[in-house]
Amino acid sequence: MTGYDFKTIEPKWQAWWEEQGLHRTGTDPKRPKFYCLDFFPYPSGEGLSVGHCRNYIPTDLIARYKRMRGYNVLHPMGWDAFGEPSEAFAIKHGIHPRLATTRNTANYKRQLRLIGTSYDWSREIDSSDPEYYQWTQSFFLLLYHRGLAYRDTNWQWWCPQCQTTLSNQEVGDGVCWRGHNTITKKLLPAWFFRITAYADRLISDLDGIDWPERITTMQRNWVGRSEGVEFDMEVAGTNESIRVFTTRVDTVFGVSFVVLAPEHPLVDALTTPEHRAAVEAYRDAARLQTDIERASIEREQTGVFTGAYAINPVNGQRVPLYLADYVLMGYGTGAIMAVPAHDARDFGFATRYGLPIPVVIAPPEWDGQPLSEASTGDGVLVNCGEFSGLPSRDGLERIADWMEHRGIGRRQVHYKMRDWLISRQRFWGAPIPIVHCVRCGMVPVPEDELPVLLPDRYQPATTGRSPLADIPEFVQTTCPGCGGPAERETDTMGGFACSSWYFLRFTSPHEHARPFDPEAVAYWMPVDVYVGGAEHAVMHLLYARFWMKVMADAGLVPFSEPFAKLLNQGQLHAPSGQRMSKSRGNVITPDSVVEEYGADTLRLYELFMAPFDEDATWSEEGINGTSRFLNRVWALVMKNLDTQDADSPELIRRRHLLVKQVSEGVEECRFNTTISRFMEFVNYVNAPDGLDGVIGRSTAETVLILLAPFAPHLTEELWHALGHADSVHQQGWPDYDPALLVSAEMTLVLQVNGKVRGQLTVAADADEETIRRLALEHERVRPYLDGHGVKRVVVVPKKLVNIVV
RNA sequence: GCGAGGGUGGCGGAAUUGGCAGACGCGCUGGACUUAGGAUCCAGUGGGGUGACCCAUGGGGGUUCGACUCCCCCCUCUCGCACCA
Repeated sequence: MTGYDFKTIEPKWQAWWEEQGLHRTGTDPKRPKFYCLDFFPYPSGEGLSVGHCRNYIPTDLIARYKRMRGYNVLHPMGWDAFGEPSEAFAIKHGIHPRLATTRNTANYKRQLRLIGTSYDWSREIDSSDPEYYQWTQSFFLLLYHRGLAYRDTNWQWWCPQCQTTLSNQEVGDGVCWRGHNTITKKLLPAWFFRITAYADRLISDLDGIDWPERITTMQRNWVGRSEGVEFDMEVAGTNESIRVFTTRVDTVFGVSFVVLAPEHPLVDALTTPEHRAAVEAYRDAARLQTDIERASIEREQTGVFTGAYAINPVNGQRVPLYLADYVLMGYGTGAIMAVPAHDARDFGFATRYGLPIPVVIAPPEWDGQPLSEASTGDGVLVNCGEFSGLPSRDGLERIADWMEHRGIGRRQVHYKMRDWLISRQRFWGAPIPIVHCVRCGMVPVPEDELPVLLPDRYQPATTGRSPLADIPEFVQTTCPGCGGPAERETDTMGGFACSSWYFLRFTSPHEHARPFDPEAVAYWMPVDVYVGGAEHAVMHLLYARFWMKVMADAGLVPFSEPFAKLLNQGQLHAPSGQRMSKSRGNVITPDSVVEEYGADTLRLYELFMAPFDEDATWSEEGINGTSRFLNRVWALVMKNLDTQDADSPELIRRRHLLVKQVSEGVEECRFNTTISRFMEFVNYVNAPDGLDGVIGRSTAETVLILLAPFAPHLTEELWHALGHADSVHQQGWPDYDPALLVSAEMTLVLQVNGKVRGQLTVAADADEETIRRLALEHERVRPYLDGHGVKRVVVVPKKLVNIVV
């Protein structure tokens, strides 16, 4: 393998940059700031794959580019170091999770350096460091004191493989967010953050940020705001009533039964003795079902009659009360009014159990016959008393007004989103700073007693409770309120708490007495470009936004949206097309690629293989192209170390064009086509019947400066080979002269009836009449005109001439 | 089912406001240099005829002098969400 000696030059310049402190960042109010951030990585034991690099290479390129553009750039890196895999590893090997974490972060850092990233390592942070999690605990208290953290006993999703509880948001399709599919439910006390209190702002503030539409759409859907009417239905013969929520109050006259979720708290009280056995059997069966089964839309609706009847308050009608698992306790009020004529699920249920299906919204062209399926669209109200005859949209508002006026019901908003379950029954997380006192109850740990430190001793859990519960020296404490004996909360916080504020810590990572320096936060925040995978579209990005709004409300930060611009890189698949994973044995590491091709080739290939935001597949052969290109750049510059400046006007024009293309390409994250532009330029220069690889010094320097953010080591070596003692990365970004981009001639395409027949080269300033004349006289065009009258000649400036005959 | 984004050579992918389809790269073919080549360089490379012509951007219509691009219908792939009342 011939070519430049990347094995020598890459480590050499990495060490030099470090020594020079080239990437250190300080606050500098005189310069415009630019905060370029990666998603907070969890340092797994497997280390980085080339797939992860698809995140870190583009952000590094952007950071380097912005520095050369004169920005004061903050480009930090740190570790989301708490988490289940480190704890699992610790259990397996009987060591403290700290050891696994330290080893893993060191490996990540080594790999990130290996690929030539320009992080300011003086700002490195670690969420499992007490210096850090002290403040995570402090923000827990902030939420607690603002009424946004609370403890509740509830049925929790439980993943036996992770040995931990999961929030609703971490459970999808009956599968936990790490992919385990054996989750069940457990009744446990747990801590929650009241993110639902910010539901509306989490939706409305999306309008002010520059994020991919698919992500904002997912967040809107996740919050799932829906407006409707809530009202109570009395249960006949009892003092109880059932509260229901509907978004279609226009159909309220069509209620033919009422359905409770199996978990509804009033089930026991309402069920009549003769139905009790059936109801309990149904309820037990529903609980045992997995979410997948219960959520399947293919399935028929099932249910069981309670023996009780509810009264429809709008017309006094008595309707039967059922239990059915298609109604969820977690949404709305856990009870619905069922209108089979106008809801597909209610229709299925009514059909199965022989319940009436009265039509109250006449669909357009309805013939008065019974419906064969639910009619869920608009129509005209019928059989609705005084409201009959109204269009359903109007009817909805009028009935809602009427119910509010009469005190029957009221307008209400519900959200799909649930509060954020923060408790984990795990060791390796930030302890929740609460003390349980027999006398005082739950008492928050005072700020000045933080951090609540994790014990140095680690032992695996024996009970399914947090391992901390088995460590007496951790548990036993005194009550901050009364000084009496008390026990510490043993739940720790899930990792999403740590990642909800880390970007603030980077602005001033060495503060001891406070989480961050407010001036540094004011200077650096918000993050200007935030890059990471789309898989965090909902959880992390929603939680972090929530925390910033809370902090903004508390006056701690002067903004409420932390990430001004968000970008999602595409996934990188293994050559087989599958996802890269250790279990498939198809992981390609940056280590092996750097060993064979060097870091600059790896960087360039990852940028070149596909558009930044689209999925791509690693190709063992494809990388040869970028490797060859860099070798050509090397040879080109080395060949011209002593060439005098004698660039032709055309070369100068192309150089200016390259500056324009690269500048715009980087600004718009079109890295793959930008690299093509470099290749075209080098091909032009190397053409054997053209310049044959001879360029002047200023051209060589310009190319190196432009290429520096892409291939930082190679360009630095060549920059020094040209005799410079400073760094290529400290050069200013070149400008281009738009006047020089224009060439003296232009080539137009000649078409006859829209088909290409020839080309015409004319002076760039030729007028339309001249062009028209030359086109009609053109030897390749004339044969097509013979015997036909020219109907029309379309002249498009600088593009083409189309002759219609 | 709903929402979003895609379908262009053997492959990855290019094509400002509609204006030479296939830039750039991989691979492949032939050649040069070589003891050797998985190195490097040169030439070629959508398909068909193999003349100067025709056909081609998932399929079918439409608008236009001109459509990968705009409009309508259909097929298909990927990713989200999904008994949400």
